[in-house]
Amino acid sequence: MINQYKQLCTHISELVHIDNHDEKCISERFDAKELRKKDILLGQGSVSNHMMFISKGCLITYALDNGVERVLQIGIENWWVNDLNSFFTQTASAYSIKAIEESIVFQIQRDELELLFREVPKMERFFRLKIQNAYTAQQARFISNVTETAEERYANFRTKYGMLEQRVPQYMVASYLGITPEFLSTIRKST
Amino acid sequence: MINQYKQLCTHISELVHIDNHDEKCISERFDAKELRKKDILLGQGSVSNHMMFISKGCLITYALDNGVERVLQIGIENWWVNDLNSFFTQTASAYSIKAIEESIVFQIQRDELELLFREVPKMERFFRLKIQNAYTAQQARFISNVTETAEERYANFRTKYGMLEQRVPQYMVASYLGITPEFLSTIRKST
DNA sequence: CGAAAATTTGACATGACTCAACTGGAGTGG
DNA sequence: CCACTCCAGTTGAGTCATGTCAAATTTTCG
Repeated sequence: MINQYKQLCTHISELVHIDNHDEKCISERFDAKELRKKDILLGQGSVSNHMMFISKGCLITYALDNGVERVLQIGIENWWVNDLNSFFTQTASAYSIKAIEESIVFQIQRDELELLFREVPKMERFFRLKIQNAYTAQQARFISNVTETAEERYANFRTKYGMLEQRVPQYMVASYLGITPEFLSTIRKST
Repeated sequence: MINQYKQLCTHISELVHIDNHDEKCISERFDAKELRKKDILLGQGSVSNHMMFISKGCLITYALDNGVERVLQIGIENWWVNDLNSFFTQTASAYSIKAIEESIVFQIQRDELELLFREVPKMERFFRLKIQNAYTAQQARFISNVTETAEERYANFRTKYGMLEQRVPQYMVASYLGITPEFLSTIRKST
């Protein structure tokens, strides 16, 4: 039987070296889950019990604020998604995560992850690096939101994530950029 | 001789359990540095070589954007400061870090930190947790910047970091909140 | 005390939002 | 396969939050 988690192992090996034994340990502890469009992977208010890796498809992380979706992250293949705070402190999630395409995610449960950390200590490092990168990216995004105008941010988004524009409805991109869909529309026209 | 790094060890022990031997390893690898007001600990464009812990005083992390300081973080006793991206990838720092009071920081060099990770693997976990918390805090701050008005953000800042207002000039608080000093001034008046 | 830095004030400008109406697909069911 | 609905996107008018600039005032500190 072939290992459907090869993709995950390849992804991990981009940051830390892992051998066959490690790959086996990793593959054993994850399981796959299929999602249809609009399926909710994690609901705001519930507790996150899994670390989730997108094998295929597209998911968004958002907070509901007075009925308005505030998109925090747009994730595609080879991205991790989660509310880390909820996951690690076992508190109510501040965000929801939902599929906007048919998707497949690989997920690992909390205690399984702890076991994996013992078996393959490099995984601890792997996640530190991942989180670190996410953190610095988030910092950069924060600064750019203060520093740049919406038009500039949209231009940057296109150069960086242009391929996403076909997959994600425009109003979600607007929300991701922190502006209203109407305003994104006028920006697009004027360009 | 007493151990001046006791404060640091106590801080670490809030997240991971460490024994006497661990404390000794930690204390040996850090060293202390005194800073006067306005001293630059890390300059934008240079490479960060240390992980830095504030033992005493107050430092700000900021990016220079067209001559304007954009304050990303305000740190006091028991906070860590750094440009993580610069530190871990050995690239030019996007931020500067400077003391705005007489301060003392405990710092550890990159390779010393790697050695410490080997000696005391829990430190890897400690930093993962730290970075994780910083990341989720940054996410929350991002959302609040999009969701809330400047007045609300200022009110939140006061309840959360009220004690900082005596130590930090108002224009830095304004920058931290992502607004102009003039506007913060009018907010303060109207409240 | 005096100079430089921080804060306040006010007039004016503008980026971005709100609301409401309109357009144009993409299903869906009869 | 048409009619209908629904949702995404567009457009425009009016408004508001926040920025800009410049001057006046207060505070800090050598």
